[in-house]
Amino acid sequence: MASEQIENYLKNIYKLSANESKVTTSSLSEKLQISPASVSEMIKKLAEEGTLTHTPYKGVELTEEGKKLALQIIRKHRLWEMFLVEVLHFRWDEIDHEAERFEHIMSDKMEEKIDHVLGHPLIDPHGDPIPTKDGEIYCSMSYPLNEAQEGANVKVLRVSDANSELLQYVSSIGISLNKIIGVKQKMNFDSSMVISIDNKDVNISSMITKNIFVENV
Amino acid sequence: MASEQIENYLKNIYKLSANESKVTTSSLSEKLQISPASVSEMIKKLAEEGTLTHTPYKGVELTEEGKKLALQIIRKHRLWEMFLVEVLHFRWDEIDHEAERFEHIMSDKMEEKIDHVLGHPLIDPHGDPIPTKDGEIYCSMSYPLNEAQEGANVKVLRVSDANSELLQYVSSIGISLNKIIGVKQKMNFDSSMVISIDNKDVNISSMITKNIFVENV
DNA sequence: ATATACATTTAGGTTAACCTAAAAATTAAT
DNA sequence: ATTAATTTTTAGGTTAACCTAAATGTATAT
Repeated sequence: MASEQIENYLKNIYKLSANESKVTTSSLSEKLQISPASVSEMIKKLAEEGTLTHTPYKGVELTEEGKKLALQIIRKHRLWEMFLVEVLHFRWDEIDHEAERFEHIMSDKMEEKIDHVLGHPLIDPHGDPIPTKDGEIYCSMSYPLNEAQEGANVKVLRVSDANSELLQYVSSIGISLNKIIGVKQKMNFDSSMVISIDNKDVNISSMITKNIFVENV
Repeated sequence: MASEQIENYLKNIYKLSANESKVTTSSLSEKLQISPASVSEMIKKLAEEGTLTHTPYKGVELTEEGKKLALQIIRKHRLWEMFLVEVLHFRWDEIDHEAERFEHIMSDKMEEKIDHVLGHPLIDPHGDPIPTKDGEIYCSMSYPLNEAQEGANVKVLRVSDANSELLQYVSSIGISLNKIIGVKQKMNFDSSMVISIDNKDVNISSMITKNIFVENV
């Protein structure tokens, strides 16, 4: 049906719109690393095909159909990531890159088999929700660590998978899903934070705390 | 490096040359279901790139480099097939089709992981040998069932994966790898054969017997 | 309100596949 | 040794992506 490239556009539009208020030609161009001119063309095509609507300078919005397609790809991506960790013992910083290619060629049958072998997981190895087959998505009540109160104890529910080096570093200091973290001190001058993990204190930058999502315990 | 299409050409040239004495533009065209004109163009390109040599009307031959690439793809294909059966519980008639796409996007790292999880298998679920990383290929001493002597007891070592309906039928009558078969009777008029499996007698056509490879027991 | 900066689109071009139709080359058969 | 049949190649065209450079359109800041 939809080409691999189209699937990529739809997926990334969906993901961008979760963070930013509007998804423009240029923000997509930036994210996909494709020239604005090419993105502009593709947006035109997708609008004609009915998977999104576009108002120039205001941004694009996925139609119901577009959203459905995007969620299907995201489901395959995250199931595959889970599989890579659970069955093939990849590290969580390696999997996004691998799944990037597999999401497009995974048949529905394989999706089912993997879902079954994994026991119908609800989240992927980074804590991102895995959409159900009919596009429903479980939404946890987490907030970014940088907003946590000094003195609070929090539990890690999700770590952004946007940067694989960050994932690697974060696990090297002992952070993983469901880990309990104590917020020792918040530094005003650079917004960094001293946290305790396994009774050791570490100072982590605000770039890191913004990408770790937690809940109170 | 090599595009997905190029990988397909190389793989199929390798496989054709195992069966037929010469691999011509037209036999490749037939096998790949691509027009002779396009195949001709591609052969020219591959010859320039140094993965094969071509003598018009005589056929193509893979160079060492081409052979190496072909064996790498075949290794990935067969490892993946094995994985689909062992881990995801696919049937042996479903896997060739699935592996067809995956062989091209499987990273070397994933190849290693899968090889490890499977315990370094030497054959795939149809009994085809899995080339080693450096292109060595284990060769069993099997012969086609249609050549077996009347009265002989033979062991199934390989079933051709060329036709998925054949694979389905063959397993429905109880044939699987390592099964012992008794050759009851050979019919001269149509070259069919009565064999006994699990103490039941079945008549199978020569099309089938030619695709089952056995050794004496 | 206008200029400047920024965002977007258009125009024209590339590439790797593929295709059909026609031409050319080879093999095979009388 | 021709001719017929077959195989292969060439010529010219398509498509879905992509690109750069240039043109157009919108927003913002004075």
